[in-house]
Amino acid sequence: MLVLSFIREHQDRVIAGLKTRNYPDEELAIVDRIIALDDQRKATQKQLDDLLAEGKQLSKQIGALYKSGQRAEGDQLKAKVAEAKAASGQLQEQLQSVKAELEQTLLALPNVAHPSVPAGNTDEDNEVYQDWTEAFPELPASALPHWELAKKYQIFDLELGTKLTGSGFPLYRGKGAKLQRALINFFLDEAHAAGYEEIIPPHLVNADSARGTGQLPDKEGQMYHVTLDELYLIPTAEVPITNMYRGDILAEGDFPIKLCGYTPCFRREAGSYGAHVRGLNRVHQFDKVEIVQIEHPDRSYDTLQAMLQHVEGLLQKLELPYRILRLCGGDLGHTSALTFDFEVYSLAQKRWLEVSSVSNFETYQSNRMKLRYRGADKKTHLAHTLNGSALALARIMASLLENHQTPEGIRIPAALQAYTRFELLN
RNA sequence: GGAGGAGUGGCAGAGCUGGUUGAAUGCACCGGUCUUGAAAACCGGCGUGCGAGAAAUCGUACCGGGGGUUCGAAUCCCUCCUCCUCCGCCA
Repeated sequence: MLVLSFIREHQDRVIAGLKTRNYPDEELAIVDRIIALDDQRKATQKQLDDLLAEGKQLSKQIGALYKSGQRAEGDQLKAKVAEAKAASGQLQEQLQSVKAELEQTLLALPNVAHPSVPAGNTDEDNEVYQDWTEAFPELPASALPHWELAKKYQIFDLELGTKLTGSGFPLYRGKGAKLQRALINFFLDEAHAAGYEEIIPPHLVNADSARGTGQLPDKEGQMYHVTLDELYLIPTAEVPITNMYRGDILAEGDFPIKLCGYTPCFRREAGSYGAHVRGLNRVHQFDKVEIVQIEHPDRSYDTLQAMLQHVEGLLQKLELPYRILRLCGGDLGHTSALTFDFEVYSLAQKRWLEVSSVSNFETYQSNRMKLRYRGADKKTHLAHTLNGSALALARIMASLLENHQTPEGIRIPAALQAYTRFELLN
């Protein structure tokens, strides 16, 4: 959610940001509508406050009159208060409905795209920011996609997952389960070495948390919803971890707050079927280590760079060829100002797989969750929030299997061997 | 799951037989006096949001959340949430 005063002062930037996101001209009026609603809100608030002040004064007078035994005079004043009360009740309703509409409109307004965000509509328009292809493997013509390798080496079983739960819930077994666990520990240790505190958060969150990071209302249908208890299964550790600071006022010295956490992630992924989602390419439950930072606004873009480097280091140690994309306006998430996606090339599938998304949300999330800090000026300001996958397991597993396959089995990269305790998965 | 108790400012803790209490007091914190410096002592300040104002400041809302009673509620009523104690169940 954008800050109202920012929208008022920088309408041009807000509109430019919408254009980067390919908003049609007729929808740009949303900015004017928001300002009009806010004007209305302010005027109503003023009227209401004045009326309440009047009623409050009268009530005090009545109290004083009663105390001094002038009951009759006090009772006379009651009629006047009743009038003011009726009027204020109406205003209160007005105010509430204006606020509700304003809130709803404001939620519909996406974050202002960073100036570096390229124009474009689809993922085809994303800009290749950087790539690392040293690790491109030479694969024999007989190279198999990961779902075939999984069968060959008993790494994971999708049919069993379907039997137990439904499609898209993989079951890992044997060395596959060990590899999964090794990757999680490797990622956590790397994050720890980079100064991130490890968190094990709850895997279900309440609606306030889901709203804080922007899953509600924007992505309501994408989360699993436990209606009996009004809870949501987390789609990413970003949700509980960032919300740890919801409503807090930090000191400037608290920055940077660096947190990481492993959790399973649950996503309904409604409506996505077909060849491109085979195997582990898109599943309803996958494991991920997430890194989250809460930063001073002056430093958040440096921090974003540092997070990119961290993720790069992981992929290099796993010896996987990757590229970094700067998402274009059309592909940029609603809440993000700037996002870099990491994709790993899978030779066996002959396609890039998204394995990480690193974003700066600036104040968009912190405004929703009222995450502030006290500046040198003693006033409160919104902090910046950032997060990134470091890394998402299912697709890393897929590309690891495919890119490191040999006739003898799957070669485990050196950095990972200390965790798997085996060099070859066969 | 059952019975009882409780949720007040950064913390501790009054108020809870309704009336100028945004809220005593202590601690913490910030500024000042004193001091070579520090401590102590003393003086002053010290919540958040919204609105009005150039500003000083003023208005308004907030004492777990929501609703109600009343001219007026931190104080009374309803409801939900959370915590504590006891009982039950249990990895």
